[in-house]
This record gives sequence, C-alpha cells and structure tokens, in this order.
Amino acid sequence: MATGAVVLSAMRGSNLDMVRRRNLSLVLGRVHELGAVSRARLTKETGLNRSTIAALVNELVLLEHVIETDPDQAHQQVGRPSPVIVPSDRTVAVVVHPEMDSVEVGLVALGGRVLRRVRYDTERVPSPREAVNIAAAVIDGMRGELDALHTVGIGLVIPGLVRASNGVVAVAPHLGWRDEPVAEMLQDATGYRVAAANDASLGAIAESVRGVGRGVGQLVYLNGGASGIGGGIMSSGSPIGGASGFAGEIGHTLVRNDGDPCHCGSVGCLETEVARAPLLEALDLAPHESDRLNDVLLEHLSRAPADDPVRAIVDRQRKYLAVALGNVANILNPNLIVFGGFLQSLYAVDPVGLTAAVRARTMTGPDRDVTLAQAGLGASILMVGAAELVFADLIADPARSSGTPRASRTAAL
Amino acid sequence: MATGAVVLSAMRGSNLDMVRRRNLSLVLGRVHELGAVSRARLTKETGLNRSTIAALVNELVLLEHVIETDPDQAHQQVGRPSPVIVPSDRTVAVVVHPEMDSVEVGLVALGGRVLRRVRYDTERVPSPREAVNIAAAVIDGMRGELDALHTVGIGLVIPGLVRASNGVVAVAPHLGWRDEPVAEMLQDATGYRVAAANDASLGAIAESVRGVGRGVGQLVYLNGGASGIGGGIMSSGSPIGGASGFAGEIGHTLVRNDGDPCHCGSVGCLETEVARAPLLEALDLAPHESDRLNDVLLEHLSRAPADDPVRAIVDRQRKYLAVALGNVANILNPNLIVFGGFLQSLYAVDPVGLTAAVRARTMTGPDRDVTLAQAGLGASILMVGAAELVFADLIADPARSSGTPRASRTAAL
DNA sequence: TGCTATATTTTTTACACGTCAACATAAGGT
DNA sequence: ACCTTATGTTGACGTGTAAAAAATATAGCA
Repeated sequence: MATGAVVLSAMRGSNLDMVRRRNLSLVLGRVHELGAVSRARLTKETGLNRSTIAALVNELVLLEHVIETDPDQAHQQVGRPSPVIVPSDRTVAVVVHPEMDSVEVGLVALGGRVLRRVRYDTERVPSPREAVNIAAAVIDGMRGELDALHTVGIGLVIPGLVRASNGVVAVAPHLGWRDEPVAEMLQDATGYRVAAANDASLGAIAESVRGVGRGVGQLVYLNGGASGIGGGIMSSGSPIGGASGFAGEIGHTLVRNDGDPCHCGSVGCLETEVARAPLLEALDLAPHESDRLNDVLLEHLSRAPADDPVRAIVDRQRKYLAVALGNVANILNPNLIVFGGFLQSLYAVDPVGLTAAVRARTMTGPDRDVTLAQAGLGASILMVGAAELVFADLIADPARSSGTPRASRTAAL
Repeated sequence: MATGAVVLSAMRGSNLDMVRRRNLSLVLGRVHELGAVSRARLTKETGLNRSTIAALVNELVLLEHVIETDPDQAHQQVGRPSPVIVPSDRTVAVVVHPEMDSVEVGLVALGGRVLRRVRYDTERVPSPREAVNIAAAVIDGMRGELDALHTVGIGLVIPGLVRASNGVVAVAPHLGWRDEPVAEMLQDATGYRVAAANDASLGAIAESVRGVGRGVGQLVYLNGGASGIGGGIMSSGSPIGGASGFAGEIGHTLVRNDGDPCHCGSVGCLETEVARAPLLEALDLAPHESDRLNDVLLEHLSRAPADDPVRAIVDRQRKYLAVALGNVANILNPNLIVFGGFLQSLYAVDPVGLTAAVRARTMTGPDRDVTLAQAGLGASILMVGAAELVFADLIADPARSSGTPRASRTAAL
C-alpha cells in the first residue's frame, strides 16, 4: 500500500538461495529475450561455470519453462555442438483488455508468441463488474487448456491510470471507471494473480522488450488513441512508474498557453491540440476506419497543394507535438521516442522534419541522443506488453509457486 | 562509452563472492544512512543471522569504514547491550566545485559531515585546465591528510551537462566549457578516481539521501541559480540520468509560446520566464546579495500593496513555474518536488498557493501524490551530493581496492 | 545492598549448499 | 588421426545458518 517510498529497511540480506534464484532468473531472462540460446552461449554471457549452467538449465527444464532441443543444424561450427534452449510455449500469460465496446482476452507464450485472441463485443461500455465477468467467463472456457499449461497469471490492460501498488484503476476516462479495484476483482473471479497497468505503459514495455526499442536504455513510448495521448517511460529495461505508477502522462504537457480546455482541467495540453478526430474528419474517414489513417494521409499529402487544409492541420499538430517532445527530451534524455497509434502517421509524414524540430527544441547534448521511430509491434503490442508484465514476475523468480493458480499480490510497474 | 544501452549480456551470474559483496554493501549502506546502528538492529533489518552480521561488521571495521563503539548508555533495555556501529570519519570524499569566480574544494566524511571547505577565488572564469590545476594544488596541499585517511575519490560538481559514461563536460554555459574531459584531467592530475555530475543532479542526490527527501521514492529537485534553472530526478534512491546523464533539464520546458528566446535556441523556456535577476533588480539587490533574497522578498511582500510591481513579477513567475511543475508531475508522478536557490523564495511566498496551482495543472491521480518543499541542506548541499556520488561507489562494493589512489573509471549517475 | 530470575545479545561450533576448478569424456570438423 | 569445442563428474571452497553456550544488562524481592 505504501507507494513510492524507498523501503531500505525491507532490503533483505543475500544468501545461497538468493544466488540460485538470481542465476535461475538470469538464465530464464536470456532465453526469454533471445528466443533460442545455446548452452555454450549462456555460459559465455553469464560468466558462470559450465557445470552451473547445466544445473540451472536442468532445473528450468524440470519446471517446464524452457525446452532443451538438439543442436542447431543450421550454423555448424568446429567442435562439439551445444544443445539449444528455447522458451516453452507451455508457459503462458493471459491478457485481459477491456475497451469501450469490447473485452478482449488473449493468450501469450513465454517466447512472445500470441497463441490466441478472443474478442467479446459489448453493446455498451462495460462496467468493471461486467468486464471482469466477461473475462472470467472466457477464461473459464479456456480453463481446461490453461490448467494443462503453466499459466503464470493475468496481465490487465487499462486505458487509464492504474495504481501500481494494488492494481486499482484510479480513473479510466472513456470507460467511466473511477477508483475501481479491478485487478483484485479479476483475481478473485479467476484465481490467477493479476498485474494491471496503463495501456501506454504496456506499449512502452512491449516496444522495449520485443519492438523497436530492444536494447535501448532510455525509451519513451507515446500512443495516440481515439481519446487522447498516453505515454510510458522505460529506463534500462525497467518501467519508470513514479510514486504510484501514474508516470508517463505526456499527453497533458502544456504546448499552447491559449489552447483549448482539456478534460483534465488544464488548458492547451498536448492531447487537446494533437488529436486524431480532426485528422479523420478532414480526410472523410469514420472513427472505425482509423486503421487506414496512415495510408490515406500519406497518399493525400503526396498530391496535396501547399495550402491544403489537411496539410495545415498536420503541420500545426506536428508543431505542437515537437514542443512536447522537446520537453520530454530535455527532462528525460531518451535514446528513443516511439510512436504508436495515429502519432505514427504524424511522424511518417516527414520523419526527418519532425526529428529536426524536436532536436531544435532540445538542449545541446540530449539533442544528439534522441531518435524517433514508429512502433514495431502493430496490433499485438498490448498483448505482448501485458504478457511481459506477467512474465517479469516469473523471470524474477522462476522457481516460485510454479504454475498453479494463487491468491494475493497484484501490482506491477 | 556506449551509453544508455541495456547491456543484458553484461549481466554476470552470481556466486558466493556476490553474496558477500552484497551483504557487506547492505550493512555499510545502512550504517551510512542511519549514522549509528546497533548490531542487533542490523540483524533485524537485514534478516541476516547474528553470526553473519558479526562477521560483516568485523570486516567493515578491518576496512576501517566503520567503527564499533560501546553500547549506547542512553536508552538501555533489558538484555545484553548491543555494540553501536558508526561510519568512520576517516573514510572521506574530496569534492571539487568550479564556479565563475572560484574553485572550491571540500572534504566530506562518510557520515555526511563536511570536514573542510577551501575556496580559491579566481580573477576570471577558470578554464578547465586552470580549474583542474587549482584543485590539484589544493589537494596536494591536503595530501598528507588524505593519505592518512581513506580517500575514496573525488566528486566533481559541474554547473552544466556532464556525460555520465566518462565525465566529459558537454557544455557548461557560464563557464564557457564545451566538450572538455574534465573528470579525466582531474583524475590524471590527482591520481584519485573522479565522478562528475551536474550540480542540480547532485542537489537531487543530496536532498534524497540527507535532506528533505529521505525515504521519498520519486523526487524531483529544482534549483534556481544565477544563470538558470537546473533539475535532477531521483527514483527509489537512484538518480535517473537518461541516455547520457543529461536528464533533468526542466529549465527548458516550454511555459510560454510567445515568450523570450532562450540561450538554448528555443523560446519561452521556464528559465527565461522564471529568473533571479528580475527579482533582485526589483528589490534593489546586487547579485552577490542573493543570499538575502528570501528574507527581503518576504519582508517586502508582507507590506506591499496589491498592485505592487514586485508582487506582479513574483505572481507571473509563480504562474509559469506552476506550468512547468504540472508537466513534471504528469510525466514523472513524483512524491516530492524540492526547491533550491531562488526558487525557494518563490515557493516560500505562498507554499499552499503554489501547491494548489501545480495540482490544478496535474491529472487526477498524480495530483494527490505530489508535495512541494524547500531544500533542507542549505549551503552544504553540493558538498554532500558530490560526496554521496563518490560514496555510492564505495557502498556498492566496500571491499574493493580500499583506500589507495587508483586509475581509470569515472562516471556516475 | 545483595541475590536470583529473566531478557537480549554475542560468541562458538558444526553444517548445508551453490559455484568453481580440474580432469575426463564426447561429438563434430579438417 | 588430430584439432576444436562442449559436456559430465567430483571434491574443495566459502558463504550464510542453526543451535548451544556464554555474556551482560534490567527487574523483582528479601
């Protein structure tokens, strides 16, 4: 419950168990990240003894989190071939993603593969109870399968602010949720341990682990959705959550003093000045056609005159986006800023131009570090991100209560 | 050299040495933080066995980083008294702080006490070479003393952007330095290992470890100096440096679209709209009287009419300050924002009002987390911060090359 | 004041366990 | 046949742990 506080007193001393746990975690983490590693490479990269790696891999095989396969026939070398370790597809995370018109449930394997997606359309915006009931029903339908697998837990995607310590949804504007203990409800309904986080934060995790941000130290993800702009921050592979896990709300950076009022109570926020709706409208696209925005916009601009009204909207939005990104670059000194949703389109219109505009608003020093990029994971980004949230727990302690449903604990970030 | 990248491959496996190192680090860290701890308390807080704590403390005593003293006579309890462990005043860090008109050298003990400060006034702005030579000369003067002590290294305070990986000063505007490898120069000149960082980042560290931010999870420090506004971010006790250690430049957040041009090339930055000079001028204070700003300002406003021109300046600056802080609160979700320098005065004028203004610009959720406060360390803040930078290295591995001057390595953050 | 009981901590000693180093063995290329 | 690379096996090392014994204070009572 106590959030954000540095609880140094809680730092426990290490012992032999710790060593084993850490090494087990290290090996599983490498396998999870790389997808397929030879045992020899594991010894080299971890610096551990061959004997130790053998024992660790053995234990992970027994836990059924990895599979030891025959040596790779493809790239042979001189010397004795080394067995290849791959993450088991039988270790999975369930993902639950409530939206305004649906509740989606997915199944993702440790290796990152999305095994299944079930979308349940709702007639109206689901209440927390309805969303949980729907998810629980779908999960009950999968129960036989899940019980046969190692189901680590549920990753809950929330289009809103989530308190990291307990998974309470502080506010999800367009779902109309407020102070709802959704993670706990879902946990009670399913028996699985639930980790909940903001959608953009999960996007940041996903792009950092399996997207364009692999190996990037300081990453900022910015997602443009129907209802606004959300963000997530990753530092050295870990999410920066702040005091309560609310960090990353870059959509409410001031970009225009005399701008429009924002639903947050402020004025001239990034997300009031940079929005999807005006773009769709100007291009005669319906909201449900937002998938086509990128193509239609680029196509339109390729033949539009200099005084084209769409171009004017795009230019203005890009200008304000650059302002916010300059702030972010100065405050966080990121290596990479990744765009998701309709922001991808704003970026794609002129990547070089936007990069230059952001750098112009950034101090000498951080301006040379920052690079921009489009998200690399497409439609599966939230599935992957939420699964990673769950797997992070597993990887931190692979030998923990392996498999079986559990009570207590939520949280993330 | 490669900065910001997540080098997972560099993650080495743990072994028994690791355990010992970690526990040694844990114990020294607790002693360093608390100043005086009983052996019994160490066992309770770390969860380690009595025997283990005894052995660890013994080793730290042998390393001369802590001293085991007789049981505290003050608050006695039933049962056998437990010896009290205190950080040794013989383990010290040297601090070097070049400014526009001086180079200051300080000596700080592991417990945080500032043992000595030597200020060398210069006739003009020192070049990197001059600053290093002055510092080296002063340090040579202390050499006998330093050799008798355990001098862990030098903490170098830079009023500018410092590359964390190698201590190169990317740019220090009012010193006129640019791409200068000052840390390396100082290291070569003195033989001590040098850790360099931005002044505001060091302020953040100091306030987090020994100031008003003790135990605070997410902390932002904002310093208002003669030449601008710098900032530093602490997350769970560790500094957030970003890709190259440049993070925290909150002074270059946009607060006013039609504002004045900033030396950074942008327009309407926080530090162009919120500055010390106009305040001093309006109050008829010379720059060297800035120490009195707080008192004079509060005194002036206490009897000033509603249409007082100083009040107008203060109100306007506070308005823009609140804008930037709102952005920061949304992006970082801090528990605490700490003000140093003349920003303390702006805050002190009406603490409750500024807090309300910041919260009004912050989303529901993070707005409840954020608190504002004045810096608690006064004039010694940079001494303490830079020393902590050095001690962090020691605490991470207390048994490392203990004491004697060394080559290679710099960096921090 | 002096004695005993109780509480808490330190000291001592035997022990368990994970990693390591060394040597022996295996499996492929050249 | 020889070289290269990797795995398998075994005993040693050093870590923290647990339990018993010794030490040192307060509290209660005569």
